[in-house]
Amino acid sequence: MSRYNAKEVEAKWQAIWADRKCFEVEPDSSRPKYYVLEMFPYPSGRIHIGHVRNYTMGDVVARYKKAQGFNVLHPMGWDAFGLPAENAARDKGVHPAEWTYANIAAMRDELKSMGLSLDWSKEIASCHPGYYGHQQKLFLDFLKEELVYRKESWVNWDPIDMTVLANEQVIDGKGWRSGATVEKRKLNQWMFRISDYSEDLLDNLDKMDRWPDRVRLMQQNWIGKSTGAHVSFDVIDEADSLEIYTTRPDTLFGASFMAVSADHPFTQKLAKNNADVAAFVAECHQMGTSEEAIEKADKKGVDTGFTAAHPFIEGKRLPIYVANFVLMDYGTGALFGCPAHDQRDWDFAKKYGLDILPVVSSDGNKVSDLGDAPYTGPGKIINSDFLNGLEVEAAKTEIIERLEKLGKGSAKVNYRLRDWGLSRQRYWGCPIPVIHCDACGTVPEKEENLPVVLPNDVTFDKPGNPLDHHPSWKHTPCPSCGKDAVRETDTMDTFVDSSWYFARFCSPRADIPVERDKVDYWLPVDQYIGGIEHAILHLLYARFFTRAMKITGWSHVEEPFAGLFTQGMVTHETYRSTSGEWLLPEEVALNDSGDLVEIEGGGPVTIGGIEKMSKSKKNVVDPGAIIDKFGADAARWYVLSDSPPDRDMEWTDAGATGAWRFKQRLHRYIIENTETAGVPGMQEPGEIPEAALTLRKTAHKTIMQVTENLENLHFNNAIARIYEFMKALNDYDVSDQSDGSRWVLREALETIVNLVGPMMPHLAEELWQLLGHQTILADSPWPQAIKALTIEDTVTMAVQVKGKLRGTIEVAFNEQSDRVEEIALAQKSVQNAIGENTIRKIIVVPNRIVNVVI
RNA sequence: GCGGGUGUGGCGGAAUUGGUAGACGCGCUGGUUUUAGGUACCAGUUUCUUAUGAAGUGGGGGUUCGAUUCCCUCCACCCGCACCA
Repeated sequence: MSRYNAKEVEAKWQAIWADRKCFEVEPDSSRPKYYVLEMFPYPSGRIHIGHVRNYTMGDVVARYKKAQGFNVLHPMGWDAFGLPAENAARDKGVHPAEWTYANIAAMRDELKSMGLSLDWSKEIASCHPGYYGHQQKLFLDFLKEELVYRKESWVNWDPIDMTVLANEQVIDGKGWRSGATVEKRKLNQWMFRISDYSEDLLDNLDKMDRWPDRVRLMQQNWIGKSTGAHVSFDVIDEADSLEIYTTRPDTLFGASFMAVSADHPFTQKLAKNNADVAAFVAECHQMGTSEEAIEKADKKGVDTGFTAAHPFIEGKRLPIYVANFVLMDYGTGALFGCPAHDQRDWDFAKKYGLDILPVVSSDGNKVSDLGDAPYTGPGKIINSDFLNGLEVEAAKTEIIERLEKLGKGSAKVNYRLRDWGLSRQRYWGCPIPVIHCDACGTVPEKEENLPVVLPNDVTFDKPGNPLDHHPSWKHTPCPSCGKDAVRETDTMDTFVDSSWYFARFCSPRADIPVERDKVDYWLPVDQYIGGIEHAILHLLYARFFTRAMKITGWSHVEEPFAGLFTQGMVTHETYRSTSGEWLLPEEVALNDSGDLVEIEGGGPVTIGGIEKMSKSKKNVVDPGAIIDKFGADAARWYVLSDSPPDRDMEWTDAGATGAWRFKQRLHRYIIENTETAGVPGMQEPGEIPEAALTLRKTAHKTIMQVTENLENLHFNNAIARIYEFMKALNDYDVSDQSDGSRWVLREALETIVNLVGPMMPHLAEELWQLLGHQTILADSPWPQAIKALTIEDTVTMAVQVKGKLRGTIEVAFNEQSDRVEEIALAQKSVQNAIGENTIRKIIVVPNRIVNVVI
C-alpha cells in the first residue's frame, strides 16, 4: 500500500490553491464578511512554533468561516521596522533593508509551507514606502486635528552611543551596549494625545464582549481612572501655592507633610539656590525613567525648609519635601502625605520622624486602628473638625464642597494613562514628516512630497542616529518659506506601524492610506488572534488610532477588533549536559536502556523544567524541521489537539508523532473504503440498515459538536470528537453492500474529511479528491447536522441512591418521570442500596439522572 | 501590596455550566499480526480493597437530594499592575 507522502501532497495543494486564487477576496455585498487576522510577525528570519500555533488557529477559523459561506479576509504582512535590523547592520554590516527583505522572503516561504489560507495578494510590509508613506499622511492629518503634538519629556540617554534607550535597554543604570551610566535628558518628543481618550477607551471596554475579561481588566488598570480632588496649599512666605492631587481628600486633616517631584517647577526653582535639593534632584535623575527603577529605589526625600499652610487648620504648617517616589507625570507632581492611611506616606513618615495622626476609625469609636501598618479600610472620620462622624465617602464629598467654597480645590478625575511618545532616534523606522525652520518653526512636510523616504546610503559606524549624520538627507527647503531648513530626523515608534495595518489590508495598494468603501466593508476585524504580551500597549494604541482615523475621516468604526483571542505560549522541556550547557532537543535521544543521553558522545542529560521556548535555554524546536518530518498537517493538528488554545502547551515529539499517526490512519481508512462507499452525488435510498443508521447518527452528532467547538475556538475538543468518530468508523462493519449502507458510508467519509478540512487542509483536499470529487474542498460548504439524527431514541440514565451511583437504566428519550422511577426502583442494585430504609423522595432529571433519597 | 487566573490519573486535558468524574490524546502493561521500522490491530490502565465495595477533582468547612462546578477559608503556582497620591 502506498504511504501518504505529505511533502508532495502538501506542495501540490498549495500550488493549486494559489493557481485558483482560492483565498483572494474582494468586498461582496451579497455575502456576510468575516475578517480573521493574526498579529503580523516581526521578520526575524525564521518562524517559530509560537507562530505555527498562532497562524494555525487563525487559519482554522478562516477556513471554517469560508466553508460556512462567509466572505473571509485573511491577510498577512510584516511588522518590519525595528531595532534588530539596525543591530544586524551594525554587527554584520548588512543594510537593514536588505536584511529585513531577506528575512521576509525566508519567512514567507516557511509560512507558505504551512498551507495557510492567506490572501497573499494583500501582503504588506511596514518598512515599504508604499506603507509608511501613508502612515506619514495619517500623521499629518492627526497633526491638523491636534491629535499629535510636540513636548519636552524625559528619556534615557546613552552618552557614548548617543542614543535614547528603551527601559529594557537600561541594565542596572547602564546602557546595554556601551555600559555607560545612563543619563536622564529632556528631549523634544512627538506625542499622541491618547490620554484625551481615556474615558472613551475605558467606557467602550464594557461593550467589547468578545474580548477576554483578563485583557479588558488589564486595559482598565492601565488606563487607571481615579476620582479625587485637586487641593491648593499656600507656601509660607512665598507667592507660590502648591497644587496637589489626592484620592483621599477625606484624610486631609491627617496631613503631616507635603511631597513634590524632583521635576516639579517648585523643585527646579529651588534647586538653583539650594545645593542639597540640587544634589537630590541629580540623584533622582540617575534612577532611570522606568517605573520599575523608581520602585526598586529606596523611598527618599529632602526637606526643602519650606512649609505649606493647611487650608482648614489655622496655623498648621506642613514641611515640604522633594521625594523620589512622586512622579511628575501623574496628577500634579505634588501630594500631601497622610501617614496614618497610606503605606507609602507611612514609610516616609517613619523614616523622617513625621507625625502620624489617625483620622479614620474603622468603627467610629476606636481611637486608632494603627499597629505597625497604616489603616486603609473604610470607617468614620475622626480628629477632623467638621468631617467627624462621616463615612469616608461622605467625607470626600463634604470636604470637596468646602474646598470649592474656599476656592482652594475641586473634584478631579485622574487617569494613569499618559500620552504616547512616538519619537525614536533611530534609522529603521517611519520618518516623521515635519521640517524645522528657523523662521517658521515646526512645519509639516507638503503632502505632494510624501512619502518622505529613508535614504539608502547610511552608515552605522558612528554612534547616534544615522539620519542625523547623513550628509544631505535632512537638509531641505522649508515648505512654508522656502529657506534652508532641517528635516526631523526622528522616526516613529514601531507601535505606530501596527496601529493601523489591519485597515491598510483592506486596500493594500491604494494610493491613499485606506479606501473608505473597503474599510467600511471589512472593518472591524471579527477575530483577532495573538499573544497576551500585546494585551496593553499594541491593543490600546490600535484602539486610539482607530478613533483618530475616525476623527480624520478615514474610517467609520469605533473599535478595531470585535473579537480578540489570546493564545498561550508553546513550552518545551529543557536539557543540560553534565558540564551544565543547555542542549537542543535534537541533540539528545533515548538510549537502549531508556535514559536520555547526548547523541554526540553519549553523555548523560539532565532534564530541566518545562519552560517557554527561548534561544538562551535552547529548548526550541524548528518548525521547518517539524514540517519536514511530520508534514504541515500533522504539525497543525498537533498544536491544536492537546491543550486549550488560551493555555500554554508543551511541545513533545511523542505528541507530534500521535498527530502524524492519525493522519496516516485516516488516509488509509479512506483509501480502503472508498470503493465500498457509494458514488458522489448518489441519491439517498429509501431504506437504511440499522447499523448504518447508527453510524449516520454518530456522524451528525459529530458535525454538531465539532461545529460548536469551532465556533467557540475549542479546537482541542473538536479534535477529540473527530477521534471518536474515527473510532466509530473503525468499529463499523463495512461488509453490507446495500445501497443504504453504501450511501451512509459515503456520507460518513465525506463528513470526516469535511470536519478535518480546516485543521489538516492538504490531507483533506487529497482525500476529497480520492472520494471522487472534481471540486476543491476549500470551496466546499460546511456539512449541516440534521437535528433529528442527533437525538437518540433511548438514553442511559444514572440512578443514584442518596447521591451515590448505584446503576444505570436505559429508557426512552423524554420518558415520563413516574415511568422512569418505576424502572429505576426495579433495579436490583438500587433495591440493595435502599434496603430497609423508607424512600423520602425521588428526584428525576429528565434524560440525565434519578436520585432516590432515603 | 492590589487585581486576575490556575490547581482533576504517570502526563496534556474533558465534563452538556449543579446531574454517571477521568472523554480524547500521549505514555505505560499485556497480547495478536508483521520482512524490518518512530508499523498496524485487540485488551487493559485513578487509588485502595477481604472482589464486595470504599475513597477520590490542592487542604479544611458550608449550601444542596446531588458539588470538579456555587459560597467561605487556607495553601501552592502563574500572569498583570504597582511608590498612582
